[in-house]
Amino acid sequence: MRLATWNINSIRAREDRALAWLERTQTDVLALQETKCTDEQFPRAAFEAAGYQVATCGFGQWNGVAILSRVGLDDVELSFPGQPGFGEVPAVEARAIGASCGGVRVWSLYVPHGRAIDDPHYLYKLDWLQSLSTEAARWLAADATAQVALVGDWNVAPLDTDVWDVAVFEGGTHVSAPERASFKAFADAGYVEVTRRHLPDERRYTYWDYQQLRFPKNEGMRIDFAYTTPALAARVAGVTIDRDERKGKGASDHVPVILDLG
DNA sequence: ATGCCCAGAACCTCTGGA
Repeated sequence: MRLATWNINSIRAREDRALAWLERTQTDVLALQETKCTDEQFPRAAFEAAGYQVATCGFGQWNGVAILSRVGLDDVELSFPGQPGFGEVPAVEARAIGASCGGVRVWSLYVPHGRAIDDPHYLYKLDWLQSLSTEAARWLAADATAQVALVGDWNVAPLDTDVWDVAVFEGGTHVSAPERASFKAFADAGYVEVTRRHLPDERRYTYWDYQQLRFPKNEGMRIDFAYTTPALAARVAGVTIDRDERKGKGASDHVPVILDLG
């Protein structure tokens, strides 16, 4: 089974690109982030015509996550239990969707950006990650053989080498110690980040800013990851970061990350 | 060429992204 995650940066702007990519890569399950549309606006018919079941979670123009599957799509959850909200009257955002696809519990995750260290969104980001790792630990404690994949845009660069120039990010989000600790908590809970296990090389990025020739100069960030339970990690035969998908007009600023499961 | 921000909403300039 081929399982992939992709921050698409608007599914409506990239519908054709996504359909062509699914056809080319023969991906069975695709977790999407930043669909940037409501459930009603999601172009679901086109993906259904291509043979995929579609589950979406979109509340407006911001965020938005979805799962496409041609190997079954059951027991959809539109947030994880205990998912924090943002605001004075906390509102849960469209940042997590879970579904069972081909025997795997897939979570498509769009971790809050954080904006700046002194911004309320930063504490929200830490709370969000800590709540998710606590919940994920429970899933594994309840079933040591669980097949769970937590995939998406984590908005954390765990290593200094995960950004093209760490000096540029000094004092900002994505590289701070609390963010990195919140990311590592998933490993402490027993999950395995399988993309780095299979692709340990430096300068192997998943995101490049649209500005300042970042992609041609390979000045990017590695912020899209896949934490899996040990039972699922053992099935991962290979990982691909589809760098070519960043090329050309109309690309997302993130590329797909593919897991091939045996 | 891998090429010098993009998307959405609103209404032209703003917010958010990272």
